[in-house]
Amino acid sequence: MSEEKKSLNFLEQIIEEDLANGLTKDKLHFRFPPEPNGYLHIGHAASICLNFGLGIKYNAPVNLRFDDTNPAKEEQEYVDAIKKDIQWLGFKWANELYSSDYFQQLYDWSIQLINDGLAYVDDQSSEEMAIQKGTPTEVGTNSPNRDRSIEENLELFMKMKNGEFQEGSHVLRAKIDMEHVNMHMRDPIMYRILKKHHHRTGDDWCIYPMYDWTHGESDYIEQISHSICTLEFKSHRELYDWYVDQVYSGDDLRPKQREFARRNLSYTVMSKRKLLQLVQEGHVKGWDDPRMPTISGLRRRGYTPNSIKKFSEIAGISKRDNVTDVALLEFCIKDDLNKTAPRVMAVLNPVKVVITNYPEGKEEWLTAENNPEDDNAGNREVPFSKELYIEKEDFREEANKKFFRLKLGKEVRLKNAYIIKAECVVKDENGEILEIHCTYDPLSRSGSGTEESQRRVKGTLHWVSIAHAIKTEVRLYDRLFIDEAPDSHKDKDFKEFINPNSLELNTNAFVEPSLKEATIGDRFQFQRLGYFCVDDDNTAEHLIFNRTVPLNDSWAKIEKKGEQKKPANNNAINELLAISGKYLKSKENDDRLSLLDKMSDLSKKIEFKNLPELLKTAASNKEYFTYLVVFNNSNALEILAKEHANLVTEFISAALQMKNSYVRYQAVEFIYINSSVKDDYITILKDMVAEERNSMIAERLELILN
RNA sequence: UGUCCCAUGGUGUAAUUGGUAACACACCGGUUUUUGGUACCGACAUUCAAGGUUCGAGUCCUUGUGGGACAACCA
Repeated sequence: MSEEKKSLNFLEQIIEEDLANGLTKDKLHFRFPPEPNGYLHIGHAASICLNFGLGIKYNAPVNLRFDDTNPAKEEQEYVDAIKKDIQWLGFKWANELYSSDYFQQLYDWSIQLINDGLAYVDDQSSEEMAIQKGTPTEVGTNSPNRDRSIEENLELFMKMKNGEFQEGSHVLRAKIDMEHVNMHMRDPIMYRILKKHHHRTGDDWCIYPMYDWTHGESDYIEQISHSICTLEFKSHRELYDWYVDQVYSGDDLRPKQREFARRNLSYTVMSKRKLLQLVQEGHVKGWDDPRMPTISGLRRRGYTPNSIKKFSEIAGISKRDNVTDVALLEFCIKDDLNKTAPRVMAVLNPVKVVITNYPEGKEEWLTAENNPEDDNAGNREVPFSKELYIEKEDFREEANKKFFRLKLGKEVRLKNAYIIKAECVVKDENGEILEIHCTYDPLSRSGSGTEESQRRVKGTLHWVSIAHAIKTEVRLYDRLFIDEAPDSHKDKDFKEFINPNSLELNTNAFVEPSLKEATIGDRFQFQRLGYFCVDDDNTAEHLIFNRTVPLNDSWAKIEKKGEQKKPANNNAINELLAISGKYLKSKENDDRLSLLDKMSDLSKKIEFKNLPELLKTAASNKEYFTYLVVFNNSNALEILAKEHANLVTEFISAALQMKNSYVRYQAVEFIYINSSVKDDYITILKDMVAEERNSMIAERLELILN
């Protein structure tokens, strides 16, 4: 029994420290505080697994608290969906609570703050207040209403509450410090007037508390020991503390807020606003579209709760920006399903096989293993007959010896059945194959134990008996975006990167008859193809499967390699990207020079056919830098400029405006080398001259412009 | 131009708090296989830079560089 010591993440370390410093274990109390204005996604899963995981680890309660202070955006539909998702993940909350439960208490405390001279009513326009607020680099100025008398504030606030004012006309503000370096401390708004129906409090209130005023106080009311949120709230912490301090009694638990980095996934977007946009504009069919990174989307796609929890665990938490490779998520679901999903046979792109020496009208029920990874999974019977479907891709009239599948004159094994040999094909007038005529070896039946059945045949194919097969619909999903980080491009809309082929509808697939009784949510491995689950749209008459994830496919890799007879291109690009990564990190001049030399050599070896695509999706400094170096050291431009002039101009313009000075330098260098294009960028260049602080770049700019 | 946060292989995280830089994914190669799946074995590859403290620095200090957050009557 070796108990492995698992390292603590930084939040667990903070908790351990607090425990060591006298906080008792029974005081630990966590919460998950979603705003019911959208569906939960895989990023929220990180927070859910973190908070509920902490609850399990320390045997501490975890509250589910809906942060429902903005009736304009929040709806009961979302509350229900969120609860369903958390339950589905397998977590149990201690209490189901709502920030709106505390509206009265919050109101009472506001009165107290007014009485203490720490809050005032302001009736300026939001524009006026925004101006007075200053900027991150300039201090703000006091509101003319800042010094109203307590009595007047009380009276105005009462009128706000009683609905005597228009929406937007008055707010209650905390009186803190308009010159504070932290903008959140510059007399933040505590209450605004919103004459909206609230999903829980109805029309009881027409003033609603703001997030900051609500969150810390709610944590305090619930005696939350550790209030864990994402990094963008870091600068709110000072205000959180200030608010809590105004009401803290001094002898009970005072909550603390700590922040961690939100989790991003490659090839998708994670902001609720953007996900909502995808739904509303019809790019996907709904919040639970299997292509969405929402919990409900992943559930419909066939992901298991365990796979999502495992993913959260492996991905870990930290305080740095991150983009986790979606391949890790896919690994987690494949790993889970490999152990649990029953294997079945399904043919997605059927071609007919006729076994010429198999008796007409005969059928046999052959034994098939349900799951070789699970000893308790048992067996089932699958029907075999003279006419079968196999995958089109599994047959070639002729092929080299790397192709282990069916080809004319060669043998292959049908999984759980016989060894067959392809004899001839029947084609239509267009040369399309209609039937493959095969013979079978009657003594080779799988599991029969005969010498023939144990013959080593390189390939094994899946199949279905035409007479017994069930026609089904299969939905094949690919990533929703073609770019690794679709929303990281400053000047481009993330929707430009939507993958037009993210859904492939197949209505002509066939599955073995054991699947007749499959019901919504059931998961299977279609052997040699991937993991599939029964979609919500499924009916008894019309079977519908979603592909959760394909199996690893080393044959696809071999084929791909064969295609790239000249591998120079991709390899060179990848190598270039790697080198420029080092270049950007290195600050040693000699290193940089030698790296640049290497890049210059490599640039000459590149083929340019992929370059337009790469330019379009360039996001990082590394990518920009690489392609610029390629331009500056090869004849790529000449070739690209003919067909992709706009693309190049757009790319260079963006590069000129990048923050990274190495990127800017290469972009300027580009214009210096190709001086004829100077005029295309003249406005940008002039702007740069005024602001450029890097002397190397400034020098070059001067050379170009004079 | 201000304040704060962050920086470890291609990606995501570790490093018992100053003591041999490790794990997983991805990629590449191989073994096994009635799934070109799984399993197993192997290879590749990492501390942003400079200076300082120290017998010893990924870890502490200083400076620089790069990335991010902050100016909603959103959360």
